Amino acid sequence: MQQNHFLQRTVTCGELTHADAGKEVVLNGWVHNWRNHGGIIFIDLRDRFGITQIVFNPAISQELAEKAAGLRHEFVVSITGTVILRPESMFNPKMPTGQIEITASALSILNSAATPPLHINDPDASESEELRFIYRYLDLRRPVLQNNIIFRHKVTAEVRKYLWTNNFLEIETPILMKSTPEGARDFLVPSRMNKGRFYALPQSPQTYKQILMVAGFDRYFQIARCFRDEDLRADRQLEFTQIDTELSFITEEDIYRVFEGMMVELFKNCLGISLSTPFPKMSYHEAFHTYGSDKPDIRFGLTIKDVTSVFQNSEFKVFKSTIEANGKIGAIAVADFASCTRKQIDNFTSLVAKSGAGGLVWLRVNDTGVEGPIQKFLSHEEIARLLELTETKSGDMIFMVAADEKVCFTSLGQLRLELASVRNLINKDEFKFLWVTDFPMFEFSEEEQRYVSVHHPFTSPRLDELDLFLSDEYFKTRARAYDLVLNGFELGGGSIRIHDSLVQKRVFELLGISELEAEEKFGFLLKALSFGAPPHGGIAFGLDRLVMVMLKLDSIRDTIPFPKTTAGISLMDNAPDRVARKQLDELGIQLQEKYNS
RNA sequence: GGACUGGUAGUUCAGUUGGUUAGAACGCUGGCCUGUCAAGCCAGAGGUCGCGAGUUCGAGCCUCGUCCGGUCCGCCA
Repeated sequence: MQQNHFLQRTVTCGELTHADAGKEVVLNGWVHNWRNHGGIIFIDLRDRFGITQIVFNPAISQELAEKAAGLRHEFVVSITGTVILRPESMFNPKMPTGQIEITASALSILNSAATPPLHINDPDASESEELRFIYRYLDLRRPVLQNNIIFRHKVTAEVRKYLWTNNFLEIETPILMKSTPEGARDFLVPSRMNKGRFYALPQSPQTYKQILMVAGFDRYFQIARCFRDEDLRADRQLEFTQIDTELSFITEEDIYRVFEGMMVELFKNCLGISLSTPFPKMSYHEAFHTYGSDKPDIRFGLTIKDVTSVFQNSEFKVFKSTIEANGKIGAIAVADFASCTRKQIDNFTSLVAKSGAGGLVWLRVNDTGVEGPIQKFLSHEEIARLLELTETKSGDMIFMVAADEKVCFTSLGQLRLELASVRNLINKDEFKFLWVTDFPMFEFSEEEQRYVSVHHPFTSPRLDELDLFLSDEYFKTRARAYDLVLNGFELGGGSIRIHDSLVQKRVFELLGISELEAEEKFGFLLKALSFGAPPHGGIAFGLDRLVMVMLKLDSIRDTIPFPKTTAGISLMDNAPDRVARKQLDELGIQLQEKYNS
């Protein structure tokens, strides 16, 4: 039976130092580890604040030592004792509290614990994520994971502090909202009172925050939960948290300044790192053609060179047919990598194949020119120009992909990341921010056979391209959109919005959304924009991902207390789950036969 | 929807060419041990080899299916 009354702690397990020697204290916590020497017994007592060593000495109390001998991992105890300065030879330099220990005078066991299925006290333990999810409450006891969650709290607190002091109002928006076309698949919530109708969970509070600007709140932010019913990844969960913002009477420059300032504060106060501003900017076009990505990692070089022009009259069939089909040939040069093995090349080849490339051409640079399987198809002039464009020297390695433009650069972009990791070119202690700007407004969707928004349909076209926007070549228009990229991760993105209902209508029209549908789905926004909407824009940052990058973690699951598996399942509580027939009846919902078992 | 990868003791893993009783470490239980901090020493318990078929005299190992974890592609305005 549990005890109703216990001695409450006077101090935590992380705060005692040599200055506290001699004090009488009470500590509450978990048995992190125990060491029984037959006589003397040591207990490492843990709470969120740290670990303190407790000593039970039979010379002081035989009875107490016998009781302590029964303590096991993860028992919950209350311990009374005296803070003792350890002799210097017994200091533990690995522990912040390693100069002191507690000589116990009383012990009360508040709760026992079953043998834990995880090695909570082993920082190097590597239980499967499956097991860690099932016993998430135990996993979360680990100092490492606990620090991630505490760090996330700090980031959130610093974000609030910064935005509050910069005139932002923290405002909540609905979780139950209207389903809108465009973008990710919505999570739907059936309405009992309005059978046959559904709410959607927000993919982002986009329309609400714009309407808050129309309403005159000027600057808004929200630590907002967002939901997207799409497949998961190491850096994507079904629900995630955005630092969502919107500002009135601003331009891109204000966004850059305000949020560079936010990052400076976050990195200073959470990591003790000072960032220098302004962050560099790069157009989407440059990012794509030199890094093969819209979120380039600029901590290292290995840039992609467009070498199509070199092979304009090539005898090599693959290059010739690619150029005839209006494709591109891109190259990456790797310094001093002529030692590259056949096996590595095979790996690189299958890597670019994943992005759709038909093959990977490679050439070793030597004193007389190049060597490789396709060298015999290349003229002296082509080789000379290639070496010049790629700025290579003897001992270097050149990789090339010939394909349509998108495949060519994206596959080389993937290869670039792999090469950086193989060649160990990434300084993991570096944080390199980058604004990517000048995204196109539209891109053609093969699947839907129409143009779709690159960012979202509320993004303003560039003012200097309004003529283009209104012309037949509207699809070439660039958007007033921007992404903040850090070390190859998209931390956030946003845009200056359309605040003119006529421009907004034109976008819907170009996206193939009929006037009727636009009215039905977005009529409320169009109407709002017609009542004197201020120029406005905003940006949203992925909090989970930000924390992940700041802590150099491999997955956002380690920044989230209760994440879901790649199948979208919460293993601890088994959500989603079947529901009672009665619940479905109340909603007017019937399952398809095959899902009834 | 697809590709790859993993699933063996409570946990992390090993398990040869298909062959006797499936091993190790940590944890757990018991014993010894008065200064450890990954304590040490001795002993013991602990297995539906994810699940289901199949091949075979014989399957942890081979084949097929299936479930689960993970990585990636598609998807993610």
